[in-house]
Amino acid sequence: MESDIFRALADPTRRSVFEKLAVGAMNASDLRRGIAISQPAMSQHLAVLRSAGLVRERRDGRFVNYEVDPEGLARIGRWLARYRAYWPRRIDDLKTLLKDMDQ
Amino acid sequence: MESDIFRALADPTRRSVFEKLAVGAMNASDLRRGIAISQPAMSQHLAVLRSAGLVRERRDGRFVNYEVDPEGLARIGRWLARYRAYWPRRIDDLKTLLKDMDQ
DNA sequence: GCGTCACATAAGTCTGTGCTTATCTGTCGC
DNA sequence: GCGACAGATAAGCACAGACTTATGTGACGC
Repeated sequence: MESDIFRALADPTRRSVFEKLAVGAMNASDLRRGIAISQPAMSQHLAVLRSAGLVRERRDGRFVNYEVDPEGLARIGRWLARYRAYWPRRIDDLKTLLKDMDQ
Repeated sequence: MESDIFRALADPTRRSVFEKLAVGAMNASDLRRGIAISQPAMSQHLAVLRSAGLVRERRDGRFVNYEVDPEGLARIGRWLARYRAYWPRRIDDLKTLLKDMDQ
């Protein structure tokens, strides 16, 4: 089910974390910089993103580097592709995206 | 914010309602057929989907026909397009990625 | 070994949300 | 008008989830 993915993305804090990770891999402490959020809260958010398949971790000593997991985005893309009949055709970005998903 | 869209899709009942509407427009009573759900619950789900921009209504006498709103899907598409860099271009690439994750 | 750092987990609290039953609004056939 | 129907709204309840503080786990420098 896609519940876990959509539920993970429903939280604005988690979306902003994901956005940061899309720029480049980071550890949990770096992700907290600039946001007023406790360490356990961040850890819990990352756990939700990870179990949704949107993010994956790469251990590095006592640090844990997080990065975007393309499979999570692919799952959303596959879900979206089911409703391609309703896509507005004039938006070029979406057309390109569709072409990628076809392959 | 995309919170309302993702939150709306996080519920499996609402996703199945949306899926039904993707096949064709229906009124609330038709949507209830085959699902064990009360009339107010369905009405509330439709309100959530509508305020998220995923569905729109077309009044027809005492019936209300619901249909997929393409703008909702477009919003998801635009969000997804921001992370195009992480999209696996081909299924083969996706397979390799998955294998890499296994180490 | 020992203290410190990076992060995860536990337990409790508070808010949000999905359900229920009951009731209201508006439209139809007669 | 009146009863029946389609649907929305109200109020209450139970559970999920996002946060907190406190503690646990494992890796590092000395």
